[in-house]
Amino acid sequence: MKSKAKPAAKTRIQSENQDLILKAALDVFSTYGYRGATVDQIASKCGLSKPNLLYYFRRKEDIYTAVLEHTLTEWLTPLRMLEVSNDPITELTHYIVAKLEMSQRNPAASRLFANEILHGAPHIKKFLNGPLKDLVEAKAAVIKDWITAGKIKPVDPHHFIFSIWAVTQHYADFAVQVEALMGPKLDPEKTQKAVLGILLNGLK
Amino acid sequence: MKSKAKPAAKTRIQSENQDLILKAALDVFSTYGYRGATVDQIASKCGLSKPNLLYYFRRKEDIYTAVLEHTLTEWLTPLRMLEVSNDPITELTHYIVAKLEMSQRNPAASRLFANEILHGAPHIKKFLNGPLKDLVEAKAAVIKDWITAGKIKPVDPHHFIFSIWAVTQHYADFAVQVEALMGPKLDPEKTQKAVLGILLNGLK
DNA sequence: ACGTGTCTTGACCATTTGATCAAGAATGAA
DNA sequence: TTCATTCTTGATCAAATGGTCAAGACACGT
Repeated sequence: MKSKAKPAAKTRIQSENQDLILKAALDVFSTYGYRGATVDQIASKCGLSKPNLLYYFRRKEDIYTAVLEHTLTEWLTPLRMLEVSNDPITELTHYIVAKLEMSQRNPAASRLFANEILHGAPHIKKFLNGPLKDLVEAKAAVIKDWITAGKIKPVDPHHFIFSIWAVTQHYADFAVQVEALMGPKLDPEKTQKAVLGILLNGLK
Repeated sequence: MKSKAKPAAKTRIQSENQDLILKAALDVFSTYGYRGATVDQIASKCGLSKPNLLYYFRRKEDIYTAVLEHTLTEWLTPLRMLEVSNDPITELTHYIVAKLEMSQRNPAASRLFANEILHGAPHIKKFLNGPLKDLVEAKAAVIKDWITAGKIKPVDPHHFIFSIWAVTQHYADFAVQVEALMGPKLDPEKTQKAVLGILLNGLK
């Protein structure tokens, strides 16, 4: 008998399959929502049988929270990179571009969060009130510093951050609508330039 | 036998109950999404039995599309009011304020649409490609006129409209997040002032 | 009060779906 | 190879849920 007590070390097969599952689950949950997604869908999407999937995650909700947490870190990365600097516009431009590119590269993640928050954020309330709030406060302080230093025109830092989120995520969350109204032509570079102008021109 | 052939005139009880149902359904669908909502929930929320509710709307989907269409008109009203005028900033201010107030007064409607579009807009594709597209084109033309007349600085009209939608609806769709980060204090007037500044200062 | 058509509901059905389990197959360290 | 552990799955269950139906309650014009 192995004396593996606590850590429950991962087998090769374990990590491979959990990875498969999380990828498929992100797809399915982001498309159909938590209630709309079925374990069968996820299972067949990653080529596992349903009981096998439930061998790795005992409950549907476990899969969901795993996907959610797995994506949270990545989600915050761009905001973390916002630092005090001599050129706020450059700094904010980087942030907005990063956010926008993330929305375009991984819209499923954006929709997963949108859906979660839209329905009251039952699984990530703690995240919102804890880590996210701390991070936002820190970054709001950075923006406030820029304002008091006279480097940008006055804005409410919190509402400005919300606006950046709203606009950038809009292109992932409402992609269907954007495509319906702009046609599939939608040039990412044009979008980027337009969004940067709209959000930043008021600060100059 | 009454010779009522086509119009299927509405009884008093009919219109009363349909109204009850639509109100309750908006609440339930916007909170839990289409798949997450149950007919039982809607029925008990408006004090009707499930079979009775299904007497007025034979399928769950019928209730959903009814609520959706019932809200579409109201949803477009603010955008329709955007007219050419000598003072674009005033005009846009009115629009943004109207949008923002609608988000605050009827967040359920906003969330209903957000959820529908988030999941691919299966029920309102025609609306997006038809009436909405026409309206957006018309209003984009208005904004373009302002620009060529030199009354506001250049912006991509479509992306600007998207940004207005994104930011204003954010306060309804992501209310949980906003509250978590700002506390329940959130002053609507401050929000309004901040949003107006962020969206319009760049045009002046 | 009468009677027709409208409204309401308890009981019931079929399907979907999350979850379980026992038994068998594959894996990998010795 | 051996064999304990890990992995896989067909069969199955219980609960939730959309929807039906026949029978009865009610509304309302006459």
